[in-house]
Amino acid sequence: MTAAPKAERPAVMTDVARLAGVSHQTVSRVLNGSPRVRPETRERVLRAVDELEYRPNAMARGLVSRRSGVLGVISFDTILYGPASTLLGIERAARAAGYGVSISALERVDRASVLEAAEALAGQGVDGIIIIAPQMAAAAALYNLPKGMAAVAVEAGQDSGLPSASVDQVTGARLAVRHLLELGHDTVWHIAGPGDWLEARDRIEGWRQTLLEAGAVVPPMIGGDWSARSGYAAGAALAAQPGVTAVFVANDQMSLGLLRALHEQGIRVPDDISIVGFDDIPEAEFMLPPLTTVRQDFDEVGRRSMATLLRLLDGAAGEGEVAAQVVPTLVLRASTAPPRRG
Amino acid sequence: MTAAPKAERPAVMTDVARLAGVSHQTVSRVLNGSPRVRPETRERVLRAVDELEYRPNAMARGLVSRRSGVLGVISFDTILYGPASTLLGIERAARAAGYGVSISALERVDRASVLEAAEALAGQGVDGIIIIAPQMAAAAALYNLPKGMAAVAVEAGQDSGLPSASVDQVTGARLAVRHLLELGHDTVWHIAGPGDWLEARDRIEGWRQTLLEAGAVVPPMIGGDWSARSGYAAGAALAAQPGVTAVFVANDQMSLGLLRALHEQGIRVPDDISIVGFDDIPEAEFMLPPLTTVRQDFDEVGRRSMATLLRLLDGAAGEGEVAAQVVPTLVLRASTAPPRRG
DNA sequence: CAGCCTAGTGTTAACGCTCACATCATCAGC
DNA sequence: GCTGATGATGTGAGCGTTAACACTAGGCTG
Repeated sequence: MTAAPKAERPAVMTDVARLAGVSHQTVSRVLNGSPRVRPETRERVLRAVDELEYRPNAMARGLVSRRSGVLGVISFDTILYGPASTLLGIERAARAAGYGVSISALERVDRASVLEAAEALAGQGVDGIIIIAPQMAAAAALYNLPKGMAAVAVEAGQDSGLPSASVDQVTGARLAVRHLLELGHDTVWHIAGPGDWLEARDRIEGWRQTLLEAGAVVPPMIGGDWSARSGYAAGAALAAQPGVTAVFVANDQMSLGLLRALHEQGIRVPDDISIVGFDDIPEAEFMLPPLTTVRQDFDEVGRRSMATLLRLLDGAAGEGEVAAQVVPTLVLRASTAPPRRG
Repeated sequence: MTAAPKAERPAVMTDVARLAGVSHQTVSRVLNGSPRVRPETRERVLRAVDELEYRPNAMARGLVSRRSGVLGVISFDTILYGPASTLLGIERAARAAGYGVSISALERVDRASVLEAAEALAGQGVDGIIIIAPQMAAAAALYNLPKGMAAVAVEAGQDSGLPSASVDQVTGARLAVRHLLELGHDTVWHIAGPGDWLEARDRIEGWRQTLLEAGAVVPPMIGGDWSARSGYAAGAALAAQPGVTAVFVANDQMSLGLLRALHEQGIRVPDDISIVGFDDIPEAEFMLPPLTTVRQDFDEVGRRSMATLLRLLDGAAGEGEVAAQVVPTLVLRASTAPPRRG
């Protein structure tokens, strides 16, 4: 018979074994690539597998092997370019390593939510967890994760107690600020991200350090929340300040808002004010003017955190192991220029 | 003893049973909320669960109950605003229903990739699958899904053979075009999405229909690929055409590129040309000028597809059941105005 | 040619849970 | 006070797989 029998009940290993005329264990060996099977037998088993459209039962396999082959990812704000890219990078790396990825998107980021998500994932039977924890609150929750659960943090700072992978935000900020200083600007203003985000803090830190090292005045920092709207609001504040010639904005969305605000005020970029953003979202190249920005390799972060988690799962425990940080790069476009000397 | 014993091996149900002085079955009953347990006994069991930090083994439970409590989502381009939002909506709805979500992000969209992803998810033991299939190729693959697997398609068109949920793209396009016609424009040009995307096709369809109904000339369609870059390129083409006063762009990113191209050509928006986008990405409000666009409720789509899948899982099979389409709305901003009569 | 290794295969016992059923009080009803 | 329903619990049998070990047949060693 060529046609597969209409399966009222999905085939199990024993069915395959019977059809192939072997024991279920031999089927198992074939499926798991054991070398101890005669090629001819293997062939027969595979044919049976095919004919019955047999698919191994993940639960049964997981029950005895104690591994589900699924990893959990806890993240927040997955609509934002950064988190979405990181998530994608992780998923890719996981798939390449033969793992599935189960996600848990947080609505709010606080200790309780993070722990709840981790519990839920653990209850699903994931083998390990990657937590994208760019906020202080999320990072703080990492200490209370279910014990015995392999976990890696992304963008969680050094002191989370977990192995982690991240982008070197401080260096990124330095790149941006140094570029502006080298163009001849006396100092650089900063529109920052929300204070509870570690990335925002690090960028502030890099900005301040670079300014101080250059002996430049450190202007008051302007707060934002990553949104274009907050960048727009910051623009209004900046326009009111005399003598502003250069601004380092903590992300590209806020840069977009700032660009609009300045445009409305009749302030030209880069003629009157130079702007450097952060992230290099796909739209950055098509803003008015095209935005000079700092590019983060999210994919690489995903890949590294995955690699670290896999190492953990392989038993090579590395308490507090910190992978080398991914170094961002400056992408030069048209939003920066030397200051006009009046 | 108050402290939890240092668990060398995670506690199992029998451990809890022993500590509580009951049988493992009673523990199971408590955990599954059976009413047939004396409150006092329940209390004792819960205390034991707590003390041992017992967490039910998902595999064992799934093996016998034949349900994993995890749903799979196949998607593509999760960095784009639309897919990312849909994914988030699905995840939210799934969590609300007590399900976990396992994702599979496609690198390429073709029949083989979709099937491979579905197989992988099935192999992970998911209870059902939601496929975000806005492309023809993906939709075509839906016919060959593993049989017996509950599946729902999102944005897959009517004829995928699967129950589906989607946004009424045709109506969305009509909204945009009618708005421009009502402003007094003689006709409306269209920058379309990639031809293999169903959403792109439907928007073209809505655009053409509305034009024809109004007795307006249907200008040649301009092709794009969703990216700001392609919008920019289209802008160059448009600028070369005399008499263009209104453009309906198939998404907001392309609108951004178009905006830049027009700006560079000295063409003012909306004074010289009116533009309507599609999606209402968060940045739309902060473009130059703020973009009038069509808003899609991705969250609602996620919620509906989830609801449909849950209905399927509950056995209420609805072959080819199509949920009512989500109707998009027009968001008026500053990129449209009546044409200047010269 | 006894003894032993090895390749190839089968047998049996878990894994941790839920389901079906058995058990055993308790209490209403006559 | 005996029967039978009902509530509360325990017992045993799987679920479909992998791990551990047992077994057989042949080829090699000495």
